[in-house]
Amino acid sequence: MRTAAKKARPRATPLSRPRILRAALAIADTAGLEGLTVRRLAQELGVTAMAIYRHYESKDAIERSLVDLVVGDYDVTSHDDADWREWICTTYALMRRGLCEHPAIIPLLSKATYAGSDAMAVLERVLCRFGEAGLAPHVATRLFHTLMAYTIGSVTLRSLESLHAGARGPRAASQQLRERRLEFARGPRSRYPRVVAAASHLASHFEGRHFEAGLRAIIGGVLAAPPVRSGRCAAESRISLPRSAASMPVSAPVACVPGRDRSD
Amino acid sequence: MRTAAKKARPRATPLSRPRILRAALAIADTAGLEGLTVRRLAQELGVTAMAIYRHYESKDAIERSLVDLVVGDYDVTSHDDADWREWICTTYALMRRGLCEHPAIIPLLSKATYAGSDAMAVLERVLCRFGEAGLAPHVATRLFHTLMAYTIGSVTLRSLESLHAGARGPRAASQQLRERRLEFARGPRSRYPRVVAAASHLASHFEGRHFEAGLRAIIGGVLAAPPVRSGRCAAESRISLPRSAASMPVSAPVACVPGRDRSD
DNA sequence: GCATCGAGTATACGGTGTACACTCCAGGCA
DNA sequence: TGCCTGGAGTGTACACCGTATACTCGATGC
Repeated sequence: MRTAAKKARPRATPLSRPRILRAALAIADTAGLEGLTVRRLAQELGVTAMAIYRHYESKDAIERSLVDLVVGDYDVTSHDDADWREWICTTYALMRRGLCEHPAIIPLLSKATYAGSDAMAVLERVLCRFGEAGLAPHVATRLFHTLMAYTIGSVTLRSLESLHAGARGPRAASQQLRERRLEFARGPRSRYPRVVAAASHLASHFEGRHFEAGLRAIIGGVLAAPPVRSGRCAAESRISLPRSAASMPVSAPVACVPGRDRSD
Repeated sequence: MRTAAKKARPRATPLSRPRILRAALAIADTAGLEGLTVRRLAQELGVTAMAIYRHYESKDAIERSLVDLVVGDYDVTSHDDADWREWICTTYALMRRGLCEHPAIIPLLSKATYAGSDAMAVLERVLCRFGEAGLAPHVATRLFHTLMAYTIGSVTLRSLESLHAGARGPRAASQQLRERRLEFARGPRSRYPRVVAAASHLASHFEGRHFEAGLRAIIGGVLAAPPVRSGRCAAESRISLPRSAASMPVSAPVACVPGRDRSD
């Protein structure tokens, strides 16, 4: 069986960017981002590692395209005529859904490198829509930023939801990780009962419509908010903060994860 | 000079978790997360790579502690008597500041593994404060989630702000990356003028007080929002989405980053 | 029939996290 | 004072990573 990929090049299904990308996404979905390896990707495609570099200049380029694939590629033009708030909610809900289905690519969002044309096109359409709705540019920018941040942060936080005791799902959850979660969540000895309760509640009740409700709340809040006063910056100027991080030396011993259990 | 660290163990400044952590943060700040290497960390500390494993069981454990250090360690008890909204704003502003000062650790936030005790303590205090303010538990959870998501997303999005043409700063911005940014932003040939304008505006005008204004807008919006109706999930159910990602095959060729410029 | 070209291969290199066995040195105790 | 012990730090080794370089084919144009 499997006459493919040894010496004779069978050319059955030639390599291509979409094929590589699809395989890469599948690997990232099942094995996480650190499981996504050029060699493994090649193996999955029945090909040598270097063959991939015929189509992508680097692994980084593949990851960039992954972001684009997940964040950028869906069709929201089909209800352009809906109320603009609904359109916005739908767009962000789709973005959230894509990220929730492929959580492995979330860490990539924070890299400036990863702004592909597809993702950009979606953002451009959102801003365009704000303009059509008559929002002043600076209000549109503010709303854009707030909704975008909420969406990205919301999917980032899903890792927190899995904190609660009943967290399940084989999504790269090693036994060790599961034990750490349980240590936080289990029973009355948890030092963070409210966090655990909130995580549990979010995990079991936070679905699409809660996210959309959050979007609507933010839209309402931002549109109702007074313009930002220049001048004093309330919070940051009020407290003289003794940050222990950064450039100043760490004075107190840093409390670390629960304890060194290295048996040897 | 430098009699240290060859054969004779000078024991001048013995290794310790805080010392390792501080060095690791410094490396991450200057060289990015991918520049943070056990070997480089050891070198910076004048020590062998394996010496570090006496104090941390793995590199992952170090990264976890880094998150804790940046996100968890600041003192907000000094104004516990302030209005609760102000307290909340200050707390989140400090969190944001820490993350902005050490953007390298942002990708770590989306890993479920990385919930250390210090970070947890801060979250617990926030939820506690919500309770004291008389918020119903489900409202508190919702507000907590929204503010948290906004904060994390806001720092994640800072990479987008650097999109605009004038982006500077040597923060691991390679020449290649800078060129890619310029390609997006420069002049009228940009295909995404609104995104570039918004990024530019955010980069030059979005400071602490705008972030805090966003926090206040969100608090207002969430508190004023109607309870989430169960039943129909508006956006997601309204559209039959032809996602090209995920399990279905990629039909159309995926538009990728601007062009294959592999000269050979 | 032959040159060309491009997709895929083979090999190699430097760098990564970390397992394992070791070498010291400080301290307790005779 | 001298020995013993345990832990901090070293040295070496391994499997794996991304990718540069040089190659080998098979299809294609003349």
